[in-house]
Amino acid sequence: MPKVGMPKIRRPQLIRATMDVINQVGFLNASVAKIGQQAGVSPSIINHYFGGKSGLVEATMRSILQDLAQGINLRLSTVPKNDTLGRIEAIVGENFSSHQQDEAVVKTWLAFWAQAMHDPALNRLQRVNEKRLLSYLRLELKRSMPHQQAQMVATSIAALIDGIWLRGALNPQGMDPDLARRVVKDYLSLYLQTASKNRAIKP
Amino acid sequence: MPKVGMPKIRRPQLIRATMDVINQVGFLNASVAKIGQQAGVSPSIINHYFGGKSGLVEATMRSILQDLAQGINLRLSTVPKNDTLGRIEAIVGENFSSHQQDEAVVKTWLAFWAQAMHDPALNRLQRVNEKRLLSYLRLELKRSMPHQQAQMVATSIAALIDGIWLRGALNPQGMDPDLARRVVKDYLSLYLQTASKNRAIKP
Amino acid sequence: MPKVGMPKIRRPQLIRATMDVINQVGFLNASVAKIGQQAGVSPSIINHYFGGKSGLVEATMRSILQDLAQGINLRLSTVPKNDTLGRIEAIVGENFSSHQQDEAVVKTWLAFWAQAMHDPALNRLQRVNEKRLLSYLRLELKRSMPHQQAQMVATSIAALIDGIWLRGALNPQGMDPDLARRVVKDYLSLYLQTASKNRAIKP
Amino acid sequence: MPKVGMPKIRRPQLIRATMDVINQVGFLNASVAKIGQQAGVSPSIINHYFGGKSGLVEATMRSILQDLAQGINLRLSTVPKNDTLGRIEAIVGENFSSHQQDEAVVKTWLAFWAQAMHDPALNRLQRVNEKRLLSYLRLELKRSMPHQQAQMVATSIAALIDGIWLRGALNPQGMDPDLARRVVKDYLSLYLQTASKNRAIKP
DNA sequence: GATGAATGAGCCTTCATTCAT
DNA sequence: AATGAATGAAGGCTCATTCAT
Repeated sequence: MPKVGMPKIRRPQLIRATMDVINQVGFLNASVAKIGQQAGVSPSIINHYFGGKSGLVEATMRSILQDLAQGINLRLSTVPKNDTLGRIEAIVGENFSSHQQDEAVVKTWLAFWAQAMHDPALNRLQRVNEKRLLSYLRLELKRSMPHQQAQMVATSIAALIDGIWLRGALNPQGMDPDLARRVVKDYLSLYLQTASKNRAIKP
Repeated sequence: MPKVGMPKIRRPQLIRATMDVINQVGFLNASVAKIGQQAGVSPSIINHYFGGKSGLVEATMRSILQDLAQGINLRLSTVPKNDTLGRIEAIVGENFSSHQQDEAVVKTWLAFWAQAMHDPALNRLQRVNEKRLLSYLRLELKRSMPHQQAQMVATSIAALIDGIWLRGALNPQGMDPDLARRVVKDYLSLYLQTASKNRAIKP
Repeated sequence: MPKVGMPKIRRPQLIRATMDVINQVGFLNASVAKIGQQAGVSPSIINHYFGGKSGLVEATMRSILQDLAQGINLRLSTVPKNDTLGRIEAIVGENFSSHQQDEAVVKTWLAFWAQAMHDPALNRLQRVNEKRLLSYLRLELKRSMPHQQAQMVATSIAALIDGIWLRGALNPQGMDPDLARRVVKDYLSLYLQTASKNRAIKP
Repeated sequence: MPKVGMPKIRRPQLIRATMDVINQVGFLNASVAKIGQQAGVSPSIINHYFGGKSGLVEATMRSILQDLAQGINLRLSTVPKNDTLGRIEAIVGENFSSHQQDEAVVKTWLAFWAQAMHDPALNRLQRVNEKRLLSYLRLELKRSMPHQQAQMVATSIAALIDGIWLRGALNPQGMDPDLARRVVKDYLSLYLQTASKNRAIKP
C-alpha cells in the first residue's frame, strides 16, 4: 500500500534541492545524482516524480516564476489602484524582494535564462514571464501617459530591473535592492514630472 | 622546422567555431568534439592550442570582450570630446552594433554570463568588462552632473544596456537596436535636461 | 528495493577479473574496459562498486595480501608453537603455495610492487605486508638466537623469499616451489646449527 | 648539411631523461612528451633516434644492464682469481654500488622487471642478465664446492641480492648497501666454513 | 513509494606517432 | 637535425535513465 501524500512533500523538496545544487555547482554540473543527494533521497526518484531531469528543471523554473507572480499580486493588493508610482514601486520591490535575492534563486534564474535560449520549454516559460512584467507595468503607466510612451517607459523599467538584477547576480557581494528601487523611482518620478509638465504645456 | 604561422589561423578559427557551436546547441552541450568538427579539425588540437577546453572558453570570452572594447574606442575616436550625449550614444551604439547582435555572439555572451557565476576565470573577465563600461560612462557624465549623480546615471545606463540586451537575447526575433538606442537616449536626455536646468538655477 | 546481495558477488568477481586482465596484458594495459569485459559486466559498474579504477586496484591488492595472511595463519595453527624450523617452513611454504603461484596472482603482485613506488595507497599496503612477514619470522627466530641475529636472519629469509619469488615471476616456466623451500631450509638450518652450537659453547 | 656526432649526444641524453622521468612519475606515466621535456628537446626526436617509444625503453634497459656488467667486470679485475669470497663480494658490492642505488636507476629497473613480464624484448634482456649473474656466482663457487651445491648457493645469493634490492627499492629511505653486503658475506662465510669442515670430515 | 544495480552514451584529456617544413 | 602541427585511438569517468526488487 503506497504512502499517500508523498508527492506534496517530495516535489517541493526536490525543487528546492535543485536550486541549492545549481547555486552550489552551477547548472552545468547539477546532476540528478547531486540533487538526489542534496534532497537526501535516491536520484531515481526524480524520474518517478518528474519523469526525468528536464521535468524537474522545468518544474523548478515554473516554481520560481510562480513565486514572483504571487509576490507581485500580494503587494499590489495593498496599494490603491490609482497610485501609479506606488504600484510600480510594488512591482519593482517584489522583483528585488528577499526571496528573489536568495542566492540560489538568483543563480538558478540566470542559469535558466541562458538555458532558455536552447530549450523550448524553458523559453516559453521565460517569455510568458517577460510579457507579464511588461503588461503589468504598461497597465499602470497608461493612466499617466499615452499608450506609446507607456510602452517605452515600461520597456525601460523592465530593462532596468533585469539589468540591475543581472549585474547583482554576478557581483560577489550580491545585489543592492535599495539601489534598484532608488534608480527606478528616481527615473520614474522624473519622468512623470516631465510628462505632466509637458502635458500641462501642450494639453 | 614545423609548419609556420598556423597559430594565427587556428586560434581565431577555433574561437569562432566555439561561438558557433554554443549558438547551435548551447553552452551545456558545446563539447570539444563538436567544436573540433565545426572547425573541421581534430578535437585534440584544442589542447594543442589552448591547453584544454577551459582555455578555449576563456579565450573565446576574451575575444568577445576585446571586440567590444575596440569597437567602442573606434566609435569614440570620431566624436568630439565634449559631446556628452554623442559619446554616450556611441558607447551604447557599439553595445548594440551588428557584430554584437550576431546571434552566436549574443548567445555565447549570455552563456558566459551564467557560467561566470561558477567559474572564477570567467567571472574575473566579466567584472573587468563591467567596470570598464561603468567607468567610460561615468567619465562622460561627470562633465554634466555631480559625481554622485553621474555614478547613479552610469549605473542606470549600464543596467539599461544589459537589460535590453538580455531581453533581446531571449527574443526569437533578436533585439531591436533602434529601440535600445531610443530608450537610452530618452532616459539620458531626461537627466541631462534636469542637470542643466539645476545648474542654471544653482550655479 | 533493489536487487540485493549483489555486492558480495560483484566485488570478488571484479577483483578476480582485474588479476586476470593484469596477467593477460600487464598492469600498464589493464583498462577498466578490459576488466569489465573480462568480468562480463559494464565497465561503469567499477565506479559503482569501487569508486574508480584506483579503488579497484587497491581492493585487488588488499585481497591478495589478505589471502596470504590467512594462509599463513592457517598453516601456523597446525604447527607446534616451539617447532621453530617447522613454523618458518610453514610461512615460507605459504608464500610459495599453489594460490600464490597462480600466474595471475604472481604478475599482479609484481605489478603492484612496481606501481607501489609511485602510488602512496599501494605503498602503504605493501609496507604493512612487508613488516608483517618480518615480524612473524623474527618472532619464531628469537626462540633460537639473540635478538639482533634474529633480526638479520629474518631479513635474510624475507629477502630470499622475495628474491626467489621475483626470479620465478620472470621465468616463463613459473617458479619452482620445492627449490624455494629447499634453499630457505638449507639457509635456515645453517644458522640454527650454528646458533645451537654457540649456545652449547657459551651458555 | 646535418650536424654530425649528434647521436652520441642525444642517445645518452634521452636515456638518462627516461630514467629521470620514470623515477619522477612512474613507468605508467612516463610519456614521450615528458621525456622530451626532461631532456629539453622535442618529443618527436625520440622517433628519430629510437624509432619509437619502445625502442627508447629497450635502449634504456640495455644501458642499465651494461653499466652493471661493466661495473662487475671492473671490480673482478682487481681481485685475485682464487679469492672466492672476495670475488663474490665484488659481485655483490657492484649490485649495490652507488650507481645502482641511484633512485632513478632503482625505480626504472623495478619498472622494467614488472614490464618484462609482458614485453618479450625486455624479458629477453632481463633473463640474460639473470643468467649472467647466476653463472658468475656459480663459476666462483665451484672452486669451493661440488657443482650441485654451487648451483644452489649461487641461487641463494642471487635471490638474496634481488630480495634485498627489491625491499630497498620500496623503502622510502632507500636501501642499505652495508646490510646487503653483510648478509651475503655472513651467509657465505658460514657456508664455506661448514662446507670445508664437512669436506674435512668426509673427504 | 523507493532503492540501488546496471548500462550505454558521451565527455575531456592524454598519448604515440606521422608529416611538412 | 629538429620542430611543432595534426591526428586517431584509447583512457577514466560522469551522467541520465531503466529495471528488478
